[in-house]
Amino acid sequence: MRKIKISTFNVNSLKARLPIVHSFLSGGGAPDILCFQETKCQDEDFPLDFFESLGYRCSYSGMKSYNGVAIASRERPDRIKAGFGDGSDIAQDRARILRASFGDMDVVCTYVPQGKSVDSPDFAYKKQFLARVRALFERDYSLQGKMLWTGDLNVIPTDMDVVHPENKRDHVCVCDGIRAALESVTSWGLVDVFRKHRPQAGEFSFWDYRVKNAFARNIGWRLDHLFATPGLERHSVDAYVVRELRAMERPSDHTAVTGVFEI
DNA sequence: ATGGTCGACTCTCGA
Repeated sequence: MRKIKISTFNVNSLKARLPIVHSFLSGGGAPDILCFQETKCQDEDFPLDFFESLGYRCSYSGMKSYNGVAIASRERPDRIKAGFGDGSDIAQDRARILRASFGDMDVVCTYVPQGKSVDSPDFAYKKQFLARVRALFERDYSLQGKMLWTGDLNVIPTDMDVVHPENKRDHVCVCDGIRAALESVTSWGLVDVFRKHRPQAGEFSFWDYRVKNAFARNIGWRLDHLFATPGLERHSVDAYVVRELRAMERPSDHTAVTGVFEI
């Protein structure tokens, strides 16, 4: 039996957040696997040496200015794939989904499109993206196996997951349509392992820069998730929000969320 | 409590 920590962190520019990532990966709570979203970093500029000096491997798939995903890990992954590989990948898909295999465990890191507004083409892309995630799971994974779907999913699963949901019924991360789209993925049989361990209200992973003192007042959103297959969920022993990263200098608007597994 | 900031990049867009 060994303890494995897996974290997800929307960094909102990896380069701007190197001091925070350094602190996270060199500290006591350092994860074994760290999934990044919004690296905003082209592959040719990726700071691979930074991770290697901290004892981590890193795989990445980015683009200029927007999006970008990466997976840092103490162990070398057996396989890495960017995009869905479903025959309809466009450039930004490859900067939004990155999958890694470590032995019999699989990690799927996604930066789900935000969607802009419910009447935007971006929102249609968001719903289609989630439908493709479901199809991918059915195609490449099994509920008996150990698979973690993590990342910035840009969906508030329930009214507990945001402050004043009643004011946000038309929001692209809150509306019934997007909750149904998330549910159509998780209904495959996935378990929210964060909620399994943290059932209480007030647990968030994002605080808007534009809301005055949002973090101090805990006016937040739970957008960053850990969904596990039953085959992995039975090994999950803890999950928590890493609030320290949001309290540092020049923080991302998100912070990391960590799941702990005994395998 | 998405007007109000932040980051990337040419100054405006995306979140």
